[in-house]
Amino acid sequence: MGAEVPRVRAGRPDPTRPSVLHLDLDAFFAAVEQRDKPSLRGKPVVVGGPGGRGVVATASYEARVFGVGSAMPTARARRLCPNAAYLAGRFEAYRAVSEQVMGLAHTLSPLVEPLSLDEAFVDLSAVHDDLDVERVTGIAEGFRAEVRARTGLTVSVGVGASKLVAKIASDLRKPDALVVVPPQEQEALLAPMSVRRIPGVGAVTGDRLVRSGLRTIGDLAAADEGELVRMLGKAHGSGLLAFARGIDPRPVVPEREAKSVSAEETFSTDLTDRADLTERIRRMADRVAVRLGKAGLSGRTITIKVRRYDFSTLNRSRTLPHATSSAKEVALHAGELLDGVDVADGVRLLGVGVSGLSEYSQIDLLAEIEDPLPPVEDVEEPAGLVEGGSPHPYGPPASPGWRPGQDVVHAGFGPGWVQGSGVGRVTVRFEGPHTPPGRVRTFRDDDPDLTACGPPAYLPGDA
DNA sequence: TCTGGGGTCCTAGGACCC
DNA sequence: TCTGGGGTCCTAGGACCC
Repeated sequence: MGAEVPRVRAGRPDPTRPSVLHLDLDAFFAAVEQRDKPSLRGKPVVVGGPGGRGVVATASYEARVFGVGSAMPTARARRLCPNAAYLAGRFEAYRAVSEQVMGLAHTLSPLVEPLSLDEAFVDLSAVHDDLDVERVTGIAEGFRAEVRARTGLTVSVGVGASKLVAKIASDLRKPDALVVVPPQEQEALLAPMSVRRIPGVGAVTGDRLVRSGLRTIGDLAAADEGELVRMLGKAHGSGLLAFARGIDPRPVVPEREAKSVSAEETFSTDLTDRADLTERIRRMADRVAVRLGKAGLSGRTITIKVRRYDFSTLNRSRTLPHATSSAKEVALHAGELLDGVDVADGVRLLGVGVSGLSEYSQIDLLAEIEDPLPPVEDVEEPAGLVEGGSPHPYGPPASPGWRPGQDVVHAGFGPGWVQGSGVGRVTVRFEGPHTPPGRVRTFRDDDPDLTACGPPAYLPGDA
């Protein structure tokens, strides 16, 4: 713990030194669940949308054996692995662990660029100028041990001379692995790999390349630039060629500014009622406005997204002469945009977004003063919008609404988590990160002794 | 098998201006 | 009277990422 202030040198990585580190927490959401729920350790766990239209966010390695993977419809996962625990996800808990890990990354270097809750790049050259494979291996192993000790989770790490190589490397021997790629071995490592390993080459681009006879990164490196640009466009074509040749000058950039804020929802069944859709738009506009407000941002462009019954998706947008973060104003424009869309055949998903962001403007502050009250529409909850006779037309009911995996506490039995619910009952397993696997008990789903709570504390050194 | 929710970046065409 | 090129802004769509 030296007292010297580290010298920060942001910029393009030195292609001759392994100075870029990519960290990737293993099966992150599922791993946090197994950590906090002892009865699930060593068992298949699937985190994702549990409903009929949900998809898998993360599957534990035990579930992957059955063929369950990310982005797969949950319905299919259930067929492949009926005995897995299917959990809705606890983002509050994931966010807390993520912040902890990003904090540990900051002890390596101030140049940390998070990509998501479970991934980040770190530029080590900001604090070390004599990096070689040996030194960087020590640094990375120290970091991995620290993450495990403090959070109980394993993290895979890749190190290379660029973001591209670091990212590919971290994926190579997952889980719980460190892969350091010496710059002079980089070309030989990349050449035989599938083009699909390159971040940015997805299903469509991958197929296009393979159909042109470009199967490996080596094939791509030898390709003609003009041909690639014709096939994939200017930016993508020349960018991929550079990547394939090991050229990636992208710097590690901490603190990137948000470009848009949005909310969207897929309905459990398609909606056709315009008044109903307008009400949903209003609620999503509220959520977006709250998040804009918290971030001190406002934006000029309002966008709606409509996914139809057949999964075709369209966007409609409108740019205002001024920036706004007012829920009312966002809802107004979003509603007018929706008026121009045919919804008769059924809407599967609806979304509202704001882009063209800037720091909170004076106009918004004035608007806030003139109109400080929450939307008046709350007063006139129209009875005519109730669908299917449900008393809760606009979302899950407030009181039962137990979600699988949710943290709860019972007045008599203490802390636990919801294992399942339905037909007026809720099943709770009473255990926590530092207890042995716990017992299950069933309650009425409106039992006043049972309340939702925040994630359990994880105490380092106890695992 | 039937496809979430939150984003980023790129492309292309048309309007408009100089 | 008819032809131009460049730049910027806006809208729409699409690929991709975790």
